[in-house]
Amino acid sequence: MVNSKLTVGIHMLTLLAFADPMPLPSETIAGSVNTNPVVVRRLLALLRKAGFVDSNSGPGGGWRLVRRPEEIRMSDLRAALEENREVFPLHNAKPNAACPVGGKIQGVLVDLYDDAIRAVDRQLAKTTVADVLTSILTRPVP
Amino acid sequence: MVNSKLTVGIHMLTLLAFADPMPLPSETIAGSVNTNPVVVRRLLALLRKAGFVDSNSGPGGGWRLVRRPEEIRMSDLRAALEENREVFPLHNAKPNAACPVGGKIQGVLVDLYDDAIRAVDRQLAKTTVADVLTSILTRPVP
DNA sequence: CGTAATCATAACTATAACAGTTACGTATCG
DNA sequence: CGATACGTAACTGTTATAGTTATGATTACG
Repeated sequence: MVNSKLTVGIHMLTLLAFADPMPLPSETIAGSVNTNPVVVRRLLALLRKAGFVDSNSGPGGGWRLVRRPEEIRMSDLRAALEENREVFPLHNAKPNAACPVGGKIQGVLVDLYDDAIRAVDRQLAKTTVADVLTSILTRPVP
Repeated sequence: MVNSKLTVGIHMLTLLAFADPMPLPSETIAGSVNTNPVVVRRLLALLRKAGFVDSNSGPGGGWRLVRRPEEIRMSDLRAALEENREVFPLHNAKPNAACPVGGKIQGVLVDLYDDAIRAVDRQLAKTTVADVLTSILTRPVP
């Protein structure tokens, strides 16, 4: 059980695109994802901060997309949901600066990891929420 | 403090390449990484299983590379160290199969994530332990 | 042989991120 | 007003990783 945020984020936005323009309450979304409404609200709050969704209180309220599904790329979601978490974390404790390797390794790793993350995001940017929804709607029942 | 395995793995193998052909005890490696010798041995045991290093007991023993640094790619290390861990995990609980989205999303995500991981590995495969060591040795002191 | 260096590994504790849950307050519709 | 829904704090549960301690097995070498 670790870090299914991207999975749940994609799931939720795909569901909202499917329901669009009807708003969905977090209870309904949680029913599809199979989790707790509070978890849904927490994650959607991050996606609202990133400008993908909005919410309304009261009867008939709930969550809806505020950007077109074709404009929401998977790389955007990754960035919005990972927040402060590093994809490839460095050392927990600063390595030994007196060691020829320990003293410089982090600088090298930062460059290496930057390139790797750019590669992921280039790939993820090729798919949008609209693409995911289309895949689902055209996919044969298994 | 989460999953610095790849960082530590790269650090250790670079150090072994630097010291090559002299074997280094886990105590020494731990001193450079700034962690505990047992942590070092645990990770190096994974890399031994993957065929990158070997170890010897007794005085003058320790760890050494058994493959040329030019032949050890960062993507190999990622694969050897992540083991069973998923880079992009799916849902914790199976999503609602009765929902049009919930019933098919995982199939779509598996494809999406496969492509993303391949993209990371393609990028990481461009760098070897030898490259990292060269970067360190030629890098100006900060 | 004995001793010191070194690995192998089990067992335990500690930490942090994430997930799940409960609870209560606020907003809004009708 | 009452029902529906969000907002969020606070707490608990779970897991992966990291760190630590301890014990046993190897091995080099005098």
